[in-house]
Amino acid sequence: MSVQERKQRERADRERLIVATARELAEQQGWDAVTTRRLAERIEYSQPVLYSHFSGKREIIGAVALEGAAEMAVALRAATSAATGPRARVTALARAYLDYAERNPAVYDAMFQLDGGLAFAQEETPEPLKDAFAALLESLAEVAGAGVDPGLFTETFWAALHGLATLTRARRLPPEDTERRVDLLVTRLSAA
Amino acid sequence: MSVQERKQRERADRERLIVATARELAEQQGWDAVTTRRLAERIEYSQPVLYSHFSGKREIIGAVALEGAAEMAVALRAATSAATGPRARVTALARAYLDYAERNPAVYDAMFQLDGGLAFAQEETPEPLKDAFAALLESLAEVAGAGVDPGLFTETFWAALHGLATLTRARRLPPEDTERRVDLLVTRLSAA
DNA sequence: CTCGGTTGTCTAGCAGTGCTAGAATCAATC
DNA sequence: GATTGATTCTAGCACTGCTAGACAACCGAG
Repeated sequence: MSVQERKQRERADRERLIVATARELAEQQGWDAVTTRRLAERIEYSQPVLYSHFSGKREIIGAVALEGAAEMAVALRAATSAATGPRARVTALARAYLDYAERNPAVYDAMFQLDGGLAFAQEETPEPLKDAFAALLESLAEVAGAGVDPGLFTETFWAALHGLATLTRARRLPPEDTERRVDLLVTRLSAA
Repeated sequence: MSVQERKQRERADRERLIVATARELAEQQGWDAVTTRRLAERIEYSQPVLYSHFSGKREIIGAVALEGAAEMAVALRAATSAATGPRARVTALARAYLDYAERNPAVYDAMFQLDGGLAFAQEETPEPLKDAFAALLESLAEVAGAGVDPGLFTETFWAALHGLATLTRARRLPPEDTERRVDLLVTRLSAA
């Protein structure tokens, strides 16, 4: 038994190595540079090994996305718990969100830009994704305002943040005024 | 002279054909399906012909993006001019924007999602892009509110719309409640 | 301690991609 | 009608994601 256990452990280790390496490579040189060959070389195995863990490149992106979602949920909750008052919490939330997107562009792309084969806003949505959304909702529900569904409000607020994050990073928006845009967004969208 | 003129005209025609075909193919089967080989086959020339018009695939995407920007500007102005009152104009603007994105997903991607090698929010930004932004600003400036820079307000509003458009299309947001999200956005972000 | 069989890994290859050098062909001019 | 110059094509490069089948390493039984 212990032999099989060791093998399973080693396999799990290697799977983590693949995901971590893919993420690292993507952050360093962009997702285009994450080819199965390069990835295989970095983990010091041949390409087919990747396919014994994941069905394809898409699934590797999905794995990075899930890791990122869990991380982001932690970052968001850390930021909001340090703030007092609904309004301050929302500001902290927005900043933390954009901060995470800026610091981890490749992971952010894996989550929301690329196709990682993950289901969103559905029954079969993976737990980390649901939880990241929940982290947003916890603070945003406080400022949704009367008569506005908190879920709907969260979706809308999130979309606005997502737009800022992607347009800024794609150089569609000048990065200097990000702070002021966030303030405007928080001020206007918050009800109370 | 007339011979050269005819040749120039034919060349320009062919260039338009390339852009139109790329766009059509992208809308039908997605940008992944727009390969230089398939594109060449559809215009009934060999691949190298594409490179005598454009420096590469990126520039073809850029050409589609410019075409789309001009179209979108027209669509936005048409929608706003039919509405009376600042608030109604902004609502019409938002709906027209999302409508264009939904009806022309591939063109929308070329503009804001893919790399078309275009400069944004800069001096050397192509005219159609500046004009599309201007079309947004014209209506949004009316509801920016006192003490808020209309340009900054437009950027923020645009980002929110962009977030809704992309997240909805990428199935990150359920499409049913789009209308309600737009209403929420317009109601809260508009000042007056 | 050796052997058979399973498990795991690798080599080699497929069909596709964007892009290009150089051959071939076409057409306008003399 | 021949020549010359522009235009277009054929063929190929280095790369992509992915996979079949050969090969090697290892475990458990005798």
